Amino acid sequence: MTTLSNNAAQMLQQQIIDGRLGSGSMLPGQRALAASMGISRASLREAISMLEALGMVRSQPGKGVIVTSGKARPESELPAGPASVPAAEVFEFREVIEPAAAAMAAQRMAPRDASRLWSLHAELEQAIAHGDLVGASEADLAFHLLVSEMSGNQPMQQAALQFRPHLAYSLRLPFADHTRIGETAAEHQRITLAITSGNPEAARAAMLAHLHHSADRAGLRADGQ
Amino acid sequence: MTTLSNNAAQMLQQQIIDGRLGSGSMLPGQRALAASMGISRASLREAISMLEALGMVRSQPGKGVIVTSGKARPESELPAGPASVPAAEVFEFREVIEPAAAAMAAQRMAPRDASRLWSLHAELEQAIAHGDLVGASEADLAFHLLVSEMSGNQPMQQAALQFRPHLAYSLRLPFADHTRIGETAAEHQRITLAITSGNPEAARAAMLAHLHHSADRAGLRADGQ
DNA sequence: CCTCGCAACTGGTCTGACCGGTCAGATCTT
DNA sequence: AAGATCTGACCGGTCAGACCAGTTGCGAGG
Repeated sequence: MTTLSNNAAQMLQQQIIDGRLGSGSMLPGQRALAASMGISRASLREAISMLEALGMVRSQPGKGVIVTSGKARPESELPAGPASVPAAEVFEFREVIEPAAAAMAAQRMAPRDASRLWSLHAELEQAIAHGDLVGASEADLAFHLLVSEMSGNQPMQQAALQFRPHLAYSLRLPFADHTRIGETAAEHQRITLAITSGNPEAARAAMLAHLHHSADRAGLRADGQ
Repeated sequence: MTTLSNNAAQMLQQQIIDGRLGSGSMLPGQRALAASMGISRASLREAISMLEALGMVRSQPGKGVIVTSGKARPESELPAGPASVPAAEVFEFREVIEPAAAAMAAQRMAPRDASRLWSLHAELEQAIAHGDLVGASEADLAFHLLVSEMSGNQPMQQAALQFRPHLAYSLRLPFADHTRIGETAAEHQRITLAITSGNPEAARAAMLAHLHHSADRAGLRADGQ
C-alpha cells in the first residue's frame, strides 16, 4: 500500500540517510514543507510521526523538527590511503570478524559456493607457482571477500566491502617475505576444507590461525603474542 | 515530551502488549476510538502512524486497522530504510563485533572515558524514569557507539558508524515492550562496570548477554536460534 | 544600555468535510 | 427459490482552515 503520508515518510527518510538532511539540521516548517511536497499538512504530520517513532527525527513545539540520526559525515570517511590505519589495528579487527564469518559460512554452506572457494584457491596456487605476486594478492583478497559473502550476513559483507582497501593493503604485507608465500596457500586450503566440510569451529580456528600467521609474516608479531 | 498522540500511541501499545488487543484483532473504527479516548481523529491517526512505523499495526483502507503482532516486527513494507536488513542478521553481526569491542575497551580503559560511560548510563536511566523512550534509545545508541570508540580500533569504530542506522533501528525494537525497559539499564550498568574495572572477559560476557537479552526483548529469540 | 512586550514564527490539536474502497443486506432478475 | 445486482453504512485517506501554546527576535520605551 502506497499512501501519501507513507510515501512522504520514505522520501524524508531517504534524504536523511543520504545526508541531504544532516543530523542536527532542522526541517523546513511543516506548512512550507507540506506545500513544497504537494500534500496537506495533516498527511505530512503523519509522515513525521512515523519518522519520530523510528527515532530519526524529533519535533519540539515552538521550535521545529530536528533530525536526530543519519550519516553525520557525508564524506571524509576514507580520505587518506589504506595505510592511514595502522596495520596492527587492521589485523586486530580482522581477527574479530573473519573467524566469525568463516564459521557462519561453514554453517550455511551451499554446494555451489564450494566450487567458487576451491577455484579461488587454485587461482592463488597457480599465481604463486608463476611468481605472480599481484595475481596472488588479488586471489587472496577475492578469497576473503567470498568468505564474508558466504557468511550470509549482510552487515558482515558490507563491513568487508567497506573495509576492502585496508584489507587489500594488509593482504599485501605478508607477501613481502617471498620465502614464505607458500604458507598462505596451505592455510587457505585448510580454511576451505573446514568450510566446505561444514565444520564451523574448525573454520573459525583455521581462519584465526591464518590471520595470526599472516600478521607474523607481515612482521607484526615479533613479541610472540 | 508527552503529546496527546504520543500518549495515545503508548496506551494502544500497552493494550496490544497486554493482550487486550490480540494479534489479528481489529481496532475499533477511528472515529469511535478517537471519541472513546477523548481525542480528535487527527491525533489518533498520528498515533496509529507511529504504531504502523513500528510494525505493530497495519491499516487497510476500506476495512480497518489490524493488530499484526504483540511484538514489534520489521516485516512491514513501509519503513524500507534501516529495516532493509533483517533484524536477526543485525543482531548476529552485533554479537560478533560488540563483545570484542567491549573487551578491547576494558583493556584500554582511560580514566576520562569512565565518566563518559557512566554519564551516558545515567542519561539512560533518567530517560527511562521520565518515560522518554526517544531519549532512552538515543542514550542507548550513544552508549554502544562510545564502546566502539573506546575499543581504540579505528576499523571497529568505522564499522559501527557505517552501521549506525541499522544499529539505531535494532536498538529501538526492544523498547516496544516497555514493561522491560528497566532491564536495558541494568545490563548497561553491568557492561559499564566490567569495562571501567578493566576486566576484558567480563566486559565481553556482559555485552554478549546484553545482546542476547535485547534480541529476546525484540522477539527474535523465540525460535531458539 | 537594558528591559519589556508585541509580532511573527514554530509545532499540537481540533473540526468538518469529501473521496474511494469494502461488505453485508436488501432488491431485482432469471 | 437461486442467483446477480444495487444500495447504503462503514472503513481509512486526505484535505483546508482554524485556534492554541510555546519560542524567538526585534523594536519601543524606560
